[in-house]
Amino acid sequence: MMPIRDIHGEDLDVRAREVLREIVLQHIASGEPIGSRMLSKCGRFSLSPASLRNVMADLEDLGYLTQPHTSAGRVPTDRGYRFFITHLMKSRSLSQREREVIDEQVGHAHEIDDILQVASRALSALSDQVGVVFMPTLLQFAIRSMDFIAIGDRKIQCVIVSSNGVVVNKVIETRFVFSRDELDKIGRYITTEFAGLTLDQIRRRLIRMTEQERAQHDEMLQKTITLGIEAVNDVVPFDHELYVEGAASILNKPEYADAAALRKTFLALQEKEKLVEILETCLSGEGLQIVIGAESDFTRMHDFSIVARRYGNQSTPLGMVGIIGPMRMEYARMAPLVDYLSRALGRKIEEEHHEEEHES
Amino acid sequence: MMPIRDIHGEDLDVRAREVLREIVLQHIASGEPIGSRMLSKCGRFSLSPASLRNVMADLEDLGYLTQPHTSAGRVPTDRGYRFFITHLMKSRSLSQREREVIDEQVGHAHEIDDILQVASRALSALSDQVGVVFMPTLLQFAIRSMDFIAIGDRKIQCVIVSSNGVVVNKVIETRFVFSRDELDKIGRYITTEFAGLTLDQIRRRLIRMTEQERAQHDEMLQKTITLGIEAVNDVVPFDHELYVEGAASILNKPEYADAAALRKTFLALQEKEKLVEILETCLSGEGLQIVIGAESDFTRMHDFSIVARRYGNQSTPLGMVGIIGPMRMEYARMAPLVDYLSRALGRKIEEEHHEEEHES
DNA sequence: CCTTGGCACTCGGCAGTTTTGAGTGCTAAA
DNA sequence: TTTAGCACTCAAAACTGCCGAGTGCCAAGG
Repeated sequence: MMPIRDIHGEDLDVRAREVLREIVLQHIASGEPIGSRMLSKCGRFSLSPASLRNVMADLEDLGYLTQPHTSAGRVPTDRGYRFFITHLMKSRSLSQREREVIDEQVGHAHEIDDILQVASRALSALSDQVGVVFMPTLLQFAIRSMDFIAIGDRKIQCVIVSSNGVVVNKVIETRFVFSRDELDKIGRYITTEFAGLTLDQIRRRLIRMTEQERAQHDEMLQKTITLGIEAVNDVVPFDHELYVEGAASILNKPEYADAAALRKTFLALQEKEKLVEILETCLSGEGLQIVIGAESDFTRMHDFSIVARRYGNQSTPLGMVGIIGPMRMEYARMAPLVDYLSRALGRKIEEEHHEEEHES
Repeated sequence: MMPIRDIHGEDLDVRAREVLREIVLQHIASGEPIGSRMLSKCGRFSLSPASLRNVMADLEDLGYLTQPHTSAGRVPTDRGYRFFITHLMKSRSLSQREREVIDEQVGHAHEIDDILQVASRALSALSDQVGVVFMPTLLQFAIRSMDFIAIGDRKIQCVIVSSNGVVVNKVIETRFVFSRDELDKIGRYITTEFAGLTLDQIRRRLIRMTEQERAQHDEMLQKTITLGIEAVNDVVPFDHELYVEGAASILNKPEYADAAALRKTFLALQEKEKLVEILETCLSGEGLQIVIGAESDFTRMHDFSIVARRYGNQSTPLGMVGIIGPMRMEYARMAPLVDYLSRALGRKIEEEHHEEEHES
């Protein structure tokens, strides 16, 4: 046999590839470890169990397979899955029904919150995994309007609408008391003056204006600046809203049969910050992102995999949509699912956005 | 032995009471069925197992105890718990630490959403059960202000502030396009005209005004009415916000060791409508409400118990706060916990509310 | 040189049996 | 009225043997 190097895992024997492929597929389907005998009997190879054992032993040496205990079959490692996904997998295309469900569900919603919520639900339902949809910080988007409403004497709710239609409500407490007229004026001023800029740009301008104001001693201007800065600050932690749907679905999975593993996984899902973190790292990547088990700290901790994709167009990435599930999942089905949904989502949001633009 | 009648469960033998009490306590502590031998050995009775057996047999006949299977010890029935709670339980007063946690947590939050969220978290953490905080519909409360903000061309966000400081944001779609000036005017009009009324009253007035408008053909008035009605309609389903926290805690409980029971319970918690329903029935009651297992349909379904209490003062009940847990829970600790938290919550909200009133 | 059959060995899971222990009810004696 | 004793029940734990799937290694065969 040709020596097997493992630089980039690129050059496995053709036969070894086929074997690995088959093992992964069978293991995904059954959840059980796969043995040589079973593999031989499945008919795709005209090899005896003994020969397959040799191949499997090699694959194990290379770290693509492992056995849970001696005298059990082999299961893929995360490395095995990774190789499978990048080189061996043929994505199943979506069924008519799946496409319909997505289109219909997403089509019915209009508010952006609803859209994302519905999307995560649909994703969860179709994948029978945990569906996640994530909208990243507003910081990078242009602002269309800002308004201020008194909801208490020193409490003001600021409503920020971004150019992509996202609405953020933020409550701020102020030192001054603002009258309704003042708030209205300030809102108009900021909106007309700063529409089209990002929050960050707005903040910088406001800060620059501070000096200007000192010279003029314009009380109104001062109030505007204070309020504006207050409103623009710290929008970050609030609005990376994360929609997690279908957590109960993991209760079905055989790999979470015992309560301990289940508990661990559940707690992991509670840690939204962590989820956001890992999704954010995916956000930078183009196209479909798959993170398997030990490939990242968080997923290793909990034996997860994540299949995710950015949605929104290149110029304005809007967020991430993805699936969280056990390492053993039907990647061939999940991949096109996430892919399709992310595109549908991007299209939908753009559409809604456009509609508005048009009508005005 | 004196004959034991069971009218209102009021007249059990003193000894029988003591035995029941001990059984409930021990069972709560251990989760295991309690046998005569164990009971005799615990030292609180100078009776032999045989005598205790007699007492226990009686208690079983009366429906306070039951045995999971012959030759196991006895377990309290829901009726047994009920008797325990109403007649036998000595509430443990809260520890210093518990009080501190509650005060501090609740003290730090200011927005009403935060307060409720934090409260349910604290409750869950301290009780190690599922903590629930529920804010009922706004319908019954007076409105302080209503404002309208354009967030799209035919999308308007309506911000309703009630007199108790609750803020509701509602997005409505309209047939007309409203200008900023119009929205501002309408907001002012409605606020000045209708402040102090409940949503229901406002709706009725608006409807009455429809006729008036017909006569006058005042376009502005017409717009105001349409928008107003739209805003006031269907606030109901949105804002009985329910904060459920600590669902993961049930994963620890031995009674949910097997995955099936666990799954059932989890799904039950998903059914927020049902939860709301049962909490609403508790809402009518004064003081601490405890619902045990079979005492209501929903709890029977899932072998829950609920310990809940209304918060807010008599004149303006604000909502419910409570704990959901297995029938076997430390009622003696949960009761004062819920009690204290509900009071803290009521006080806090009133305070925040007052503060505002004061400053104006 | 690769493939294959054979062989010895390992180990988890299953079924059946036994043992143990906690608990009960009943009865008769104190 | 209490208690000790006895016979009985039953679930859970422990022990048993056994089967089967799987492995590694070796030596024979194409």
